[in-house]
Amino acid sequence: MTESAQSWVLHVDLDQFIAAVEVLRRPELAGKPVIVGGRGDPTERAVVSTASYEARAFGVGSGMPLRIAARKAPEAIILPVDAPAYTAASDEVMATLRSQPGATVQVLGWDEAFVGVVTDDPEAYARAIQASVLARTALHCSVGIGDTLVRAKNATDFGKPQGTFRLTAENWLEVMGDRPTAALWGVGSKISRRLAGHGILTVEQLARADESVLAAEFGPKMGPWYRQLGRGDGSSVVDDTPWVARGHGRETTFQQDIVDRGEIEQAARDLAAQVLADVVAEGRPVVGVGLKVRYAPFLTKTFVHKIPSTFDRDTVVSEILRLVQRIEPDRPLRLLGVRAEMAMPDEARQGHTPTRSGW
DNA sequence: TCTGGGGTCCTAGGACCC
DNA sequence: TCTGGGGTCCTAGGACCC
Repeated sequence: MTESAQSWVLHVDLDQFIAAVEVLRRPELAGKPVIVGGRGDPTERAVVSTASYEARAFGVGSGMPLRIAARKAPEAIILPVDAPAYTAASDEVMATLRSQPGATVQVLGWDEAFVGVVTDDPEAYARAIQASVLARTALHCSVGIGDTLVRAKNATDFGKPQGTFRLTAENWLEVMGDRPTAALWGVGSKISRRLAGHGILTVEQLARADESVLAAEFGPKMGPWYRQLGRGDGSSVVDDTPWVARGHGRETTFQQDIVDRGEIEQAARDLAAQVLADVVAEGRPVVGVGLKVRYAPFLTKTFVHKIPSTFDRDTVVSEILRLVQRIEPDRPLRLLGVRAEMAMPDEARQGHTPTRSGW
């Protein structure tokens, strides 16, 4: 029973990527609960980036405050985040994917990518990817196989760890239909709650929902898009156009909330310097600045404004300091973020850059 | 239990113009 | 004096992802 060659989308996802990279360079950690987050100090304000499977058995997961994670898994080894190490490992994985015969590769993050390919046996192709990645990087990955990007992405969960799973129009509802809407890529806790307000709890209910109801609730673009997600429909095109960043931002959470004006200004200047370093490295002019503040305990405000295109650092810094003036005095500040928007190159403006709405 | 840091995209509403 | 309709740009905020 052979299938004819057709176009497939594969979603490659490294298993416990960050923890796996750490274990590779410290083999004595293999088989132990490992948690990576912040500066590796569980007394600081920080969250878990990745936990090894052994740590997950204690109920530790990504996004959890490090302090809580340490309490749940007292035996766990807690390590600081080492971004350059993960970037280097990621680059090798992506190069391996690009070297697969006939592969088009769209990178989604440090540890995942879409691979587009024409083949009559996508499972065999997926296993070849897994073998190549393992041989070259000693890292394990899972592969979702689909006839659309959304189906491939959702399939990966069923293949974890180290396996493959195929999700197509044929078995989508059978496999996903009874799952909660929040299982979908792009539906989080807030949207799933609003959907529940319309009696839509499962993927199948979303797939069959009234589009006008969704449009009224979420707008003309997002409403129909959510229903399409429920059906697993959408684009099948893996786009390998190089990513062009819209901007760069830096933010810090203060270990103690601060009030002092001078301290706040200094923090803004420090963040601005880092952002400018990123921008200068790209050689693109700044066309807007933004400030994000979080007052204790958790109220977030953002201020943005456009500026005339400029390469001048002093101009950018003074525009950022103007936004700093809008921070309420005497209110404890927990987080400060600075962002610079860059001019987009012409070809990106033409719509070649992959966007979420393009799915 | 107490919530990081890096991003992207969408929507609402106001200002402004014709 | 009171007022339509369409369009664009900008800002603030919300939501999502890894």
